[in-house]
This record gives sequence, structure tokens and C-alpha cells, in this order.
Amino acid sequence: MTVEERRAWEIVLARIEDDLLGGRLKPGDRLPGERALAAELGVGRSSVREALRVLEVLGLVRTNVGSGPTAGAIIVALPGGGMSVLMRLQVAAQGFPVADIVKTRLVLETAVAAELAEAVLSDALLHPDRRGHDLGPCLQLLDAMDSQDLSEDEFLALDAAFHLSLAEACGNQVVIATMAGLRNAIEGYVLAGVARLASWPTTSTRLRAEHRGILAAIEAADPAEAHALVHAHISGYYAETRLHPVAH
Amino acid sequence: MTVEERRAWEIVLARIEDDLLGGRLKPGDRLPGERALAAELGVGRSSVREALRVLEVLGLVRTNVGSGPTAGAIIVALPGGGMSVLMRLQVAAQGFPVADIVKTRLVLETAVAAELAEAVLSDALLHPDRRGHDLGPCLQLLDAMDSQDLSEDEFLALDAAFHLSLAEACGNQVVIATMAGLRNAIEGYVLAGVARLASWPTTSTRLRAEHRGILAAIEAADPAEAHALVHAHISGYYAETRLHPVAH
DNA sequence: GTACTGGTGTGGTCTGACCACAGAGCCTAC
DNA sequence: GTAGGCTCTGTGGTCAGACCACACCAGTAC
Repeated sequence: MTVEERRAWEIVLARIEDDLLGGRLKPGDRLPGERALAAELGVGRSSVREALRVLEVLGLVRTNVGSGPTAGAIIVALPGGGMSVLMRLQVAAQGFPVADIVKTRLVLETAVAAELAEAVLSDALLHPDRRGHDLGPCLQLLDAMDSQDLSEDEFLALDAAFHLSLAEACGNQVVIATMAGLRNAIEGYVLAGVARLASWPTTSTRLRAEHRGILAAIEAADPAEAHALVHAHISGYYAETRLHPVAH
Repeated sequence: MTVEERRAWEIVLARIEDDLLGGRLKPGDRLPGERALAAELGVGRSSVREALRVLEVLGLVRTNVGSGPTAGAIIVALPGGGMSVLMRLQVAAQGFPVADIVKTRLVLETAVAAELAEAVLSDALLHPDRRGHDLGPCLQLLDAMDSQDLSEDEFLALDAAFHLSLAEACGNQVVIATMAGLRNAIEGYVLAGVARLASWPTTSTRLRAEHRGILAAIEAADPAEAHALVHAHISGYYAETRLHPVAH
């Protein structure tokens, strides 16, 4: 049997992936207990645990101790966590240069803004009842950021949430998870960069205004303007904090 | 100690991440043995193994049995593997809709093509000696795809390699890994989609021509054209295989 | 010099045991 | 009859120990 060639934990991982692809496992389902799974696959419980650990970090299962219907390993699909860990560690291990993280964020976020503006345009023209693209959460976050008694950390947390809310309004799960991961990976660098700013009040005021401008461009159904504003917003901030000299 | 609150394997993971961030671990370094690490951190060896398993899947370490300088867990930074597993499993668990995968690929790949074209433009004008942006591998893959005795699988493998080679020419590690993951995640769907094509020879001929056109637009330093051609190439193919109705 | 052969340390795996936890059901006190 | 507390059971979390296959390395026999 070729399946015996692999390491034991890979057998477990492959089995669960196969069950997912075959529809035998869906989000919300409970996996068999670790002991039962080990017996069923003919491997040790420690091997099962290694596979479950991988699935947990990747955001595929959530484990709960105890008893009852909520206990055990439950299939979820929360890509954000796994993506964040992956990117954060790759940055730490120097596999992902920070400059590349920023560039990628630039690409994704400008595309998101442009797509949102296009969606506003097409929704307004064709089908006003079409599914969400709800910009409400974005606006709420901007309002929250107008509060004057925010610490730098709190402001940056809201800033991250706003940028993510744009992706969420777009609805693309892959982009949402990726952007969350990108932001998480360089969070430490962002916080460190604030210290290099000439004036935090000046910068935060400018950021607030730029956010409003981006949202306005989206609501005005102007994809090109939204794209340009997001590009200027992100590259300008990183250039200012000297986190990374954004090229061209 | 708050550190004691976490689960044992998280302590190990946090320790290694901290060593990476602190520069005490770099790519190429060897980790202490599992037994030594367990003793040092005051956890069981199985907990250390769970953490190492996660790091291995995430593409951060490579483990080797035996003895000598190559044995043990060695820090690497190969984001592609981890990204592929993550995205493949998220697709399997329905956390990543295939449509979103395709849309994201569209965004990244059009941006890559446009950036390459811009790089050709700026290199030609300003600094012809600037770092690579070597399109040679891309061209070699296109030549290889011209062979008439390729199976569908072989052709698609070269196709995937070509698209990835564009990202590699761009040099953005994050984009390279993400695109590899995206492609890997929907590889099964791509293969299945071939069966729904009206005529494989017709389609493959068209794909060859489109690839040449994309590369020509890049070498002609025409970002807008490269962007448009890539968009048409990808969305057209997916529409043809009915893998996914690309919107707008 | 060469070929073999044992020693040594590595990850890979399994087994068994114990713990904390949370629900389920029973059992008592009122 | 009901409310409260109880034990019982099964879960994941963890650890310790053992064995294996493997790969290198040094010593040995030739």
C-alpha cells in the first residue's frame, strides 16, 4: 500500500481532507474522538493529535474539552487565523520581506476599493436590491476613529478594522483572509513605525481625511479615484513611517 | 506567569517565533533536538512535536532523521507549501469559495503583469543594469508548451509553471507563494474543467497564443495591455470550462 | 588504504497513564 | 414535585517511557 509510505500524521490529514472533499465532513460537523480516529486509522493517538494541531492552526477545526455536543473537534472554516500565523511566521523567518507584504497589500487593497466602486456603480444602475456590499460597517469605524481620546494603538486597531471592513464589504473570503494575514504579519512593524512619525496628531488627522476620501470615492462610484486614493493612502503612510521605501 | 496559561505546544511555538524575531534563529539554523527542547521549556516531547508539526506544514522547518549536520529540524522559509495546504484545505472545507479564489488570482496576476511591464519600461529608460526581472524562464516554459506531444496534464502543469514564473520574475515572495497556493487549491477543479471543454486542441492553441501575447505586452512595456490580456486570459478560460461564471 | 561494523543520536511512532473539564443523569433535601 | 447538588462518563491536554529506522562517525579488521 502506497498509503503506508507517508508519515502517520499525514495519513490522518489526508483522510480528513478526503472526507471534506467527499462531503462526508462539513463545517459544523464533529470529528470522531481522538482515540476513535486513532483506532480507525491504525495510528497512535499522538499522530492524530499532530494532524489535529495542524488543522487547528490552519483554522479548519476548533477543539473543545469536556463533554456534550460542543465537545471535541468541530469543523470550522476560519481562514483568517491560519493565514495570520503563516504570514507572521514567514516574516519572522525572513521568508516574506516586509516590503513584499506592503506591496501585496497595495495590490489587493486598491483592487478591493476599485471593485467596490464598480459595484456601487452597477448596483445603482441595474439592481439596487442586489446583495449587500454594505459599507455601513466601514462608516461606523470611521466615525469611531473621529474620537479624540484614542490611544495610538486603539487608533491603529480601528484603522486595521476599517481596511479589513472594505474587504469584507467586497465579500471575497480569500482577500479578506489574506489582507488580515498581511496586516497581522506587519503589525509589529506598524506599531514601531508610529514612533518615527514627526507628529502623530498631524498624521492621524491626515489618515482620517484620506479614509473619508476613499469611502467617498467608492460611494461616488469612481473606481479609478478609489484606486488612486488607496494607493496614495497606503504608500504614503509607509513612506512616512520609513517602514519601507515604496518604489515608483 | 501568564505564559503558563497557554497550551504547552503554544509555548513552544511562541518560543521559536520569538527566537526568529530576535534573530537567534535564522534560515539554515538547526533547532535543538526535540528532547532537549522539551526539557528546556518544561513541556513534554509530544507537545514539542505538535509545535514542530505546525511549523513544518507552514513551511518554516524541515525535519530530517538520522545523524550528522543535516539531521534534526532546520529552519527554512518555504511559504509555498504552507500556503498551498492552507488554501487547499480551506477550499475543501468550503471556507474559500472557488469563485473567490479565481477572482483573487485575477487581481494578483493582472497586477503582476502590469508591474512587469512597468519594470521593463523603467529599466529600459533608467537603469538597464537593474536587478533581474528575468523573463527568460517564462519564455522557456512557453517554448516547452509548444510541443505537440503533451498530455493535458502536462500542458496544464507547464501552464501553471508559466503563470508562476511571471510572479517569480516580479520577485514578490508573498505574491509568489499566494499564487502558488491559489493555483494548488483549485488544481482539482481545473483538471475537471478540461473535460468540459468543447475542444482541447482548440483551447490549448488559444492559450498558447494568449500566453505569447501577454509576454509580448510585457516586453513591449505596455502595462495596460498586459493587464487586459491577463484578465481576458484567465477569466476567459474559467468561463470556458464553466468552472465559475466570472462576473462583469 | 579499504571495507566493515558497532556506537550514538536523531526524528517517528506507539502505548499507557493521569489530569481538568463539561455535560448528563441521578439522587437527595426541601 | 421541584430545586439543588452529586457522581459518572467521555472529552481533549499532557506527560513519560519505550521501541524503531535511520544516518553518520569512529574504530577495527583485513
